[in-house]
Amino acid sequence: MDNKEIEQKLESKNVKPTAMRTLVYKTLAETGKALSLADLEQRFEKVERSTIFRALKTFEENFIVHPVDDGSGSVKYAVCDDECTCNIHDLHVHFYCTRCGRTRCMKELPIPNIKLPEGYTYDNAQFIINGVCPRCD
Amino acid sequence: MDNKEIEQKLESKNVKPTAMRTLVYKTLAETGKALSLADLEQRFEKVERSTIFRALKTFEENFIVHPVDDGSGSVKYAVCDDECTCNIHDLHVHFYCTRCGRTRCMKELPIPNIKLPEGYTYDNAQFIINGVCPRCD
DNA sequence: TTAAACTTTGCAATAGTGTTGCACTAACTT
DNA sequence: AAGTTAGTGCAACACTATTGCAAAGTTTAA
Ligand SMILES: [Mn+2]
Ligand SMILES: [Mn+2]
Ligand SMILES: [Zn+2]
Ligand SMILES: [Zn+2]
Repeated sequence: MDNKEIEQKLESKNVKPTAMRTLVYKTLAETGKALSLADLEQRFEKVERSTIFRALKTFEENFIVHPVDDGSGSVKYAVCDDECTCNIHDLHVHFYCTRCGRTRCMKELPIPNIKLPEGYTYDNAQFIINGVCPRCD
Repeated sequence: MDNKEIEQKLESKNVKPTAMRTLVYKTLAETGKALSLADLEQRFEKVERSTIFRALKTFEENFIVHPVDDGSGSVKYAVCDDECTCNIHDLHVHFYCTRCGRTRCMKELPIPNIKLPEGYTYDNAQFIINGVCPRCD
């Protein structure tokens, strides 16, 4: 995915494509995994934590990435599909490998529909499966 | 649940029932909700964070409580059922109310069985539903 | 084209959670 | 009772997340 495409992508979501944002997005898109702030920070050494943090927040607010709290202690972020609005219909299972610490979107596994007891409303959900991934097995 | 019962309960799980442990267990059992270290800390003012922390870890190792990471920023703990061994068969959905911040075990909702792609193994899972609870609605 | 207005970035500070070493005390063993 | 083991309190620390503020960059509009 080249920079032009990324810039168009960000613009289509009403986010101005600055150099930093393009870099952060590119990294997330290319690794194809969910990455934490710390993961990103160490991939490009000289960029400020807070700048990356703010890029991620901006992306999150505009449905460019979605957060994954895999229980590892830091929230990770993964790129959303084009039409994603981060609502119930876009939710999918995430897999956390307890050996390598990698977290993967299982887009092929939508979160199953659960019938809640009377009186509860359902806005959002996280379904994390912990186990060992094929690479580590 | 009186202290005698709690002491027997802890002993049956091979944990020596000290005063602090009994207090922590009692609080978790009586509130019937998942509570964080900070929640517990402020319920009894003069007990050390680290003591509660260690009580919870001991409980967790001995299947007396299970952790719930509801994405609120701090892990919460809830009492296990008697026969629980915290394996796949004991897993259930947790509900996090985004209004009041309360987290509840939905023991009546077991985590649905998911068929993972080839090569993945399944050890454990967390399924958190976010929404509004009946009390806050 | 230049000044004002607005946005983004870097840096430093801060809050909160989780965790550990160490010394002290309580409990248990012989 | 003396020795050994387990539990507690305190202080320190690591790490994640978050924010205020000033400097730098970008956009707008005169
Ligand atoms: Mn995902
Ligand atoms: Mn539970
Ligand atoms: Zn792995
Ligand atoms: Zn509520």
